[in-house]
Amino acid sequence: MSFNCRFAPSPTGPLHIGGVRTALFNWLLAKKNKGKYFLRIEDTDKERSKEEFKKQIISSLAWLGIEHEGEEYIQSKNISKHVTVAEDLIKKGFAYACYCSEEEINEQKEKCKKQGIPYVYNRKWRDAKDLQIPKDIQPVIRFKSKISGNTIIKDLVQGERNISNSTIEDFVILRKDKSPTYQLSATVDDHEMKITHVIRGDDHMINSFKQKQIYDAMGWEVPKFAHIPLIHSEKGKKLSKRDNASTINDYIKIGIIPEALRNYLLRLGWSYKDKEIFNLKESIDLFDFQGIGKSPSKLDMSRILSINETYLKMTEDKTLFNFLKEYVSNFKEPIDKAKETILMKSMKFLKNKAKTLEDIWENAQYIIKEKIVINSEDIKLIDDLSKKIIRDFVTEYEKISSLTREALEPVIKSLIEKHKTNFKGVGQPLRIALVGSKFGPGLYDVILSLDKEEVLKRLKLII
RNA sequence: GGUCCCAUCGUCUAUCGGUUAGGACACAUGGUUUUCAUCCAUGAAAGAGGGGUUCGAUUCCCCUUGGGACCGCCA
Repeated sequence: MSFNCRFAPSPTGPLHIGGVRTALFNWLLAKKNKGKYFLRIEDTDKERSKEEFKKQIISSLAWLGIEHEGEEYIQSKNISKHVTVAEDLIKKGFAYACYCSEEEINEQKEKCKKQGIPYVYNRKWRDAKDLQIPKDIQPVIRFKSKISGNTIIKDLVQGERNISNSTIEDFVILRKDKSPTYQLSATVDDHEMKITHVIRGDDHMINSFKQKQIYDAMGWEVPKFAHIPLIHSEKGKKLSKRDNASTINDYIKIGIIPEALRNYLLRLGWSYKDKEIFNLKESIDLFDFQGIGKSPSKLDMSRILSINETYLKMTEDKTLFNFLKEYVSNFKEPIDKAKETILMKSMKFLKNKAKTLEDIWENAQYIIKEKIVINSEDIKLIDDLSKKIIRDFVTEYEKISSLTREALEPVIKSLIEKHKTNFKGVGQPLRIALVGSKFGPGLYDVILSLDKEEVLKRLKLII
């Protein structure tokens, strides 16, 4: 059996994390089922659709490694086809022109509101042969929705869903300017693209009932539906663009790496036994509809950070360094070429104390910055004894021909003995002089990561 | 308000009638360490409430409560 699915965002704002997850689920399922995953840009809202958002959506997905089959499908290019289908529906008696003015509709809505009953279009023009057609009104085309009976959708995630047809109104498929609405366009395109599985957010449930009627009316094969629960913000509401940290860019900005976000999103609302970390292959092999939960899940920043931390540690130094380079070039000041070699070598220990690329960058400031700034609290810790220790260290350090940890250890040890102190007594002043803070990477890592002249320069500066 | 849906630690979740209700994140405590971290160990932490069904319910059914989605000539 073939498996074609799609992700169909509208370019009316930056893609948020919920959309990304929907795309991920689609993509994973396509891979697993050896099917195809398409990207369709639903830009039929001319007012709000923006080219920049389209680009942002595509680049966000690419960043995560979600690649669609072929070119992205631009919905607006297929409008004439949508209109043809609408005309076809009219011919077949499944749609009709509605000449209600906007005022008339609004009046109805007001009236319903006052009476406290739900507004449903009153189907005035559904079978209105003897009604006088107003000359000054451009009609909309409405779909002749079923009045009685029930519609059942066997949802791959939600299970069997049953709705009374009477609750679905005669929805508009062509606006007064003859442009198609979402319900029509999406259905026609899904059919034309031979989509077999429509996997989308739970908020589309009702649309599936409407769209199924269009499929049936046209005599088209109805695809399988899967409605995945939405992601909620920390406030417990459907995620919106206004929630902070909801767009992909918010995560890229703080230095989350793609693999980590992919893993986080995968496990948000889906699970496989007790497994938490899934590499790409495992995600594809193990992902399925069955493991998707039915209730919405909340975004948890500390979890994202934790998974990112895990991935940072698992990532090879070279790869991680490239991530860092890309990150820095996008969000921070450029790094001196000469420092890059040192940074590359330092990845192996820098990654052990960071949750994000930004953390790595911050912890690497002592390498990146030409001049280190010692904060005023820490400078106080450099007393006369400290200076004496640093001086002694300099003397010994200068003598070392090949700088290794093995060569440094005896030096430090002898200083501890000589000054009757402990590691901290020796280590802290050195770290402050070299890093500018009493916090930082391991002392040996620090000393070995910097050039010999740089170490001497910094140490001499303080004594 | 109407329609539909959901309900296990704070969070993500496991359990597909019988478990000391498991794991992960976060949190707390202790240990290792070279500071901060890491790492290791330990701990606290959950079946919303009420009825059924059953020998036995977190699990199946109903009600209540709580939460959510939808209700556009937006998608």
